[in-house]
Amino acid sequence: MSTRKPRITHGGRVTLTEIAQCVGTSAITVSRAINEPHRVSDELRARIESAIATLGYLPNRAARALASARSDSVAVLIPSLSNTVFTELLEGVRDVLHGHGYRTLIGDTRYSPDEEESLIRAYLEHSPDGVLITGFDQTEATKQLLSTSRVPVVHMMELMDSTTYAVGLQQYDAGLAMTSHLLSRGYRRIGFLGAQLDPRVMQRLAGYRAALNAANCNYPAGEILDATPSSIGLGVHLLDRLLKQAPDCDALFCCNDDLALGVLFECQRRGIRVPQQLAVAGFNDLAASAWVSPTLTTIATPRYEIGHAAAAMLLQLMKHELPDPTVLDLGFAVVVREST
Amino acid sequence: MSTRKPRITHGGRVTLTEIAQCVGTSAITVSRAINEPHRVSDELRARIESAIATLGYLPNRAARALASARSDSVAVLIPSLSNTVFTELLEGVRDVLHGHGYRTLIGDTRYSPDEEESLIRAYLEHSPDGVLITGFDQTEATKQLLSTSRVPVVHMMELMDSTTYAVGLQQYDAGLAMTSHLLSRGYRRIGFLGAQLDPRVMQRLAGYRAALNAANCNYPAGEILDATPSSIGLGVHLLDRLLKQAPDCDALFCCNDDLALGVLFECQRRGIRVPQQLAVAGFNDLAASAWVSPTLTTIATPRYEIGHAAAAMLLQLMKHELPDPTVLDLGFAVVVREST
DNA sequence: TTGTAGGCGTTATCAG
DNA sequence: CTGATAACGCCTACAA
Repeated sequence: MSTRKPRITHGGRVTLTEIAQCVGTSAITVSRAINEPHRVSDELRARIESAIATLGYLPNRAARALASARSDSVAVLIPSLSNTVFTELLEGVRDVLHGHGYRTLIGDTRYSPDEEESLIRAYLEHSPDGVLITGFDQTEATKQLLSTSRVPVVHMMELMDSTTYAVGLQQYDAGLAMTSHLLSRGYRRIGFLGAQLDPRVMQRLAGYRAALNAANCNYPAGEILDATPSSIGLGVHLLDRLLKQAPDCDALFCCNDDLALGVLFECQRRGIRVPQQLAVAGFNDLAASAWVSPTLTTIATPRYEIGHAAAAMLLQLMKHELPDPTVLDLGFAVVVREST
Repeated sequence: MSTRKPRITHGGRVTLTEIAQCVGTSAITVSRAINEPHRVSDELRARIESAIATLGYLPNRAARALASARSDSVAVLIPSLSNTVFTELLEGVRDVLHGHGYRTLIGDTRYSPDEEESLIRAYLEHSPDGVLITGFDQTEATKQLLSTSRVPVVHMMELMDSTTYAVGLQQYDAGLAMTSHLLSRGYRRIGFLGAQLDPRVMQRLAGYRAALNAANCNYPAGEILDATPSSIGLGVHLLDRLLKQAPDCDALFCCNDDLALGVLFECQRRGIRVPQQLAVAGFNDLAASAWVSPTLTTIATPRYEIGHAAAAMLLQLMKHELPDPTVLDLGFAVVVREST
């Protein structure tokens, strides 16, 4: 005969069964009162709810996930937490998903596909109902993991062919548009400052090159590329490199506003007049860009909206509906200000 | 007799039992090979690991959490994701906890104790092994939830008496120190710009008032308080209000660098010379502050280190060790630059 | 070093 | 509308 004492592992937490005993009903009925209130009589439901409140019952998500094979959670992977571009993305995601009862498992990859793979592996153990991921530069193993798990996945920020779900903008087009703007202003020796060198930066660079090429204004000396993470301080440093390498440069397209702000601050320090001596353009339209002196010409990107729409698309996929369109281009805007 | 067909809910995922069958051993041995490799013979472990790799097994966290009553996850609550002060905190937390096998459940409260309560409730359902939370302005219900659940909790950013665990700095002292710096520079009509008005801002304000009072320099006309979330644009706006309300103000202590940057930009636009006509000081030492012209005098706060140390303290508590000290003051530094 | 038995808290299934 | 039963995948306890 068994003399084992039952394990008590739930840390003293009240369980469904205890609520049931307290009310004089069964666990499954309490479960229904919580998840499908309309299927339980008003009288019983009222007593259950009061017991839940007085006993301080909290559902156990692990048990629920195990029994139902749904976790009500979505994994969201972004390259960096310390870049407001991506935290705004997260806010759009959160505003949609929280309203539908999902939790977000946030992971930042530090711009590393290997780190991303490790995070995906870790988060798949939680059986997320969906995955939101930034860009398309996943490792083969990551792609394999995602497809094997059959989790619906929506990519953010960039766009690809219609074999994947994505919400974003054409980074290449945006790079091209900004360069065209500078050309239309009459600048001809247009440099490019690139940091981090993630895929989106490289696409902007390609757009920049294409625009210059089409205008017969190739200017290779004006390209400064540095894989270091972007920052204002790096912008200061790269401007120094540029001025040595291409002193006749008359306009500078920075791959993002952080670099551009650093450039503006350093120009001010060195007494370089912007835009008269050097025009400066950025990318992303961060909060500071509209207020700095001179105000910064940049590309406005709809980060919040991208997160919002990507979450909405994922919501459809999780309901086994087919989103239409499957690839959503939310565009960008060239915001012309004083610096060009 | 029962003719029920077994449920297949795991989404086709390989299970521990299937690995065991494949290798010709039992599930528990496979479990050991994963969690306590040294307790399984080399030969068997090798075969198990190879089976895991070829079958692409991923542990089911829900099942593990349910059976072991540990979730290997820590809930981390911050007021805002779009404020780099808190994302740097998160990076410190992450660097410690990930190395110890914990996942972080990140939640942003939007500076609302009610939202915080709702997040705590939601995250407690996941049975986190620990909680990191910002500040001490929790609702009574939040405190109740946390104490009932017996989860170890470490507070970040602020300090309190030794009845709670905390890592942070004395916000009051920092506000006082900056104001003393301005007084020592000879400024006598020192204003204060406050936004958001969260507890930390109010503590800085109290320090500011105490310093002025001690120097017989009370200057109520110079206080502008606005509960709107902080931003550069708000700094621009509040400077306008200040100049109307207290035109003789000679120095301005902004509750954070965002406001201060807005003030600097607007001063530049209006041709107000800083610091000759108006000295400007901020708080937090954000990335831009060292590069803007003039460079910004501010209080440097060790966010990353706070996150790091708070996570380390929580780690101890989760191991049922008593941290020493239980309240860790990581201090601050007055960073004097050109703007004062 | 390996295995057996049973339970963790919840929900799906089927029955009343 | 309510309930009995089993199952989800894994781990603790105990045994061999």
